[in-house]
Amino acid sequence: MTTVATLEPMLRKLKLWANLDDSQQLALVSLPHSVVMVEKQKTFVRDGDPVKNCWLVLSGHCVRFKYVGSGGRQIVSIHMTGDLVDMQNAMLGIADHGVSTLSPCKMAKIPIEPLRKLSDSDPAIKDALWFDTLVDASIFREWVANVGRRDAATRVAHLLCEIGLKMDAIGLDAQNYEFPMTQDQLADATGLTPVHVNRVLQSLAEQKLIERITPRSVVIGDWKKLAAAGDFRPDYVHLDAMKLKHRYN
Amino acid sequence: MTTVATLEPMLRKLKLWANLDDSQQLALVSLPHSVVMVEKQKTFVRDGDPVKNCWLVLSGHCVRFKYVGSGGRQIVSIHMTGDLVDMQNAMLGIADHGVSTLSPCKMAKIPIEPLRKLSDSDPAIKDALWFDTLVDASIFREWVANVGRRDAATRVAHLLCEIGLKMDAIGLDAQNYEFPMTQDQLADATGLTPVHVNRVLQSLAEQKLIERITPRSVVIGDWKKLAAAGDFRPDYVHLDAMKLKHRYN
DNA sequence: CGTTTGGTTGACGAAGCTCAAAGCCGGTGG
DNA sequence: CCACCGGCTTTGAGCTTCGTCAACCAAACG
Repeated sequence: MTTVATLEPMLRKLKLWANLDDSQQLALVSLPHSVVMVEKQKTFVRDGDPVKNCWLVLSGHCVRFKYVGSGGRQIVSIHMTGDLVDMQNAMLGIADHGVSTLSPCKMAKIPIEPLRKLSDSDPAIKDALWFDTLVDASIFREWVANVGRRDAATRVAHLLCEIGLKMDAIGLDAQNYEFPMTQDQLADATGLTPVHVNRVLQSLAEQKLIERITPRSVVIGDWKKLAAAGDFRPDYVHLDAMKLKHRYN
Repeated sequence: MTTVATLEPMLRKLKLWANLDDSQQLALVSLPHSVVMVEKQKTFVRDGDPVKNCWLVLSGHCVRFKYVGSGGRQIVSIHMTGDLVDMQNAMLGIADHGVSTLSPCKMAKIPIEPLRKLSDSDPAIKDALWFDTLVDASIFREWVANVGRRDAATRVAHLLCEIGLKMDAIGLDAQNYEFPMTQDQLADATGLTPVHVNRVLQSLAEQKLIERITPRSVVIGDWKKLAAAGDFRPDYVHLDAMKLKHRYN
């Protein structure tokens, strides 16, 4: 292969979860695909759409969400470099939720059929993909608990921790990051209103758990304290990022 | 086989989702297992436990749940006959949530290793199991939206619809059922307090959406109205129970 | 029968929502 | 280079939904 392995970011998590040898890794990154730039705040998969592709985030941040009857929007997960979004939709054949970008995103669009064939032909690859969806499910469970049983401040702190952990896992600076979400979006992810999110962020800053140089930047002052305030225990993310654990425990 | 196929209830959903021929079905119901009676309100899998078994509900109702730091409990899913609970825990190797019975349950305890081997040896079986976990994930997403973005009455109505649909799918009378949950448990599933659940149930009864002959029995007066009140669209359960759809659409 | 478990009620309080206005900042076009 | 515009954030006042606390009740159970 002379081409750069565009799909390489996909391997990071899959390798964590299954033993993939070189040829298996090569098969994965050699999947047919096209690269698409998607502008910020753009919905590119809609609830009800038939699904023919699986999307891999190459850069930027995107979210999955559902609308409820009253018009409210609930973000159900947040994704960044290396995440396969929409494999769930893809395997089920029809989208039961939407996918939007937060920031401008570079996405790889992988047709589902070759992916399916590859996973059918190689049990280890199928295991890796299955595992990926299992971890997604684990994160959903935590989110149900987060929006169902934690108060506003804890909820927001928990989300900040999860985002920080994921950013760290892909090598971004988790201590001092330009925050990818507006307060509107934070509200949709936590089941709160934007106004209340605003007040919660101020309160977290007053407690020195985060610093806010600009409205959108988040500097995590003290990981342990923020994790404690957010009732955050990182196990459910199943990253086994040992180097991170000391921050929380 | 002279023995009764104890594990048969497992096949109902798996057959919906993958083409399993007779030999594959036989292989599944022939998995080694033991049958265990579990008394009501008993936690038999705990967060943090190493997982060596996968549990199949043969009769009764059980739930998966998580505790949060403040002591609150959040139920994240409800299960009944034919549901494989804990396969997610099992595949990930360590429980990230607990499992409890609501009513007295007859459970089949299936050691994970033979199940893993079977699914490794037969791609169609692995697909069926994968699909089962994908549908679980779809239901989790809906729950995130439910507790995050719906008001108390809508939330409770939505849950009643989901339970009714699932009961119907296994051949129980969904119109008139002895309700499997206490108001405490309903509260833990909807992210509300038991007191408020009580008032919501009364209000639903006043609106003639449900009838309450005894505190625990629920008669659904008008499916379409309850589904409308609960913002319930059954697609996310992925049962393809066509015969049920007319009730909601 | 007492005891337990779950359901019901009322009074009160608080977390979070609504609505509306104003401020801030970066981008754009004159 | 400046004025304007749109998207996002911030603030305040008032209000609603839901939670808390505490008592009482009813059926089930041993």
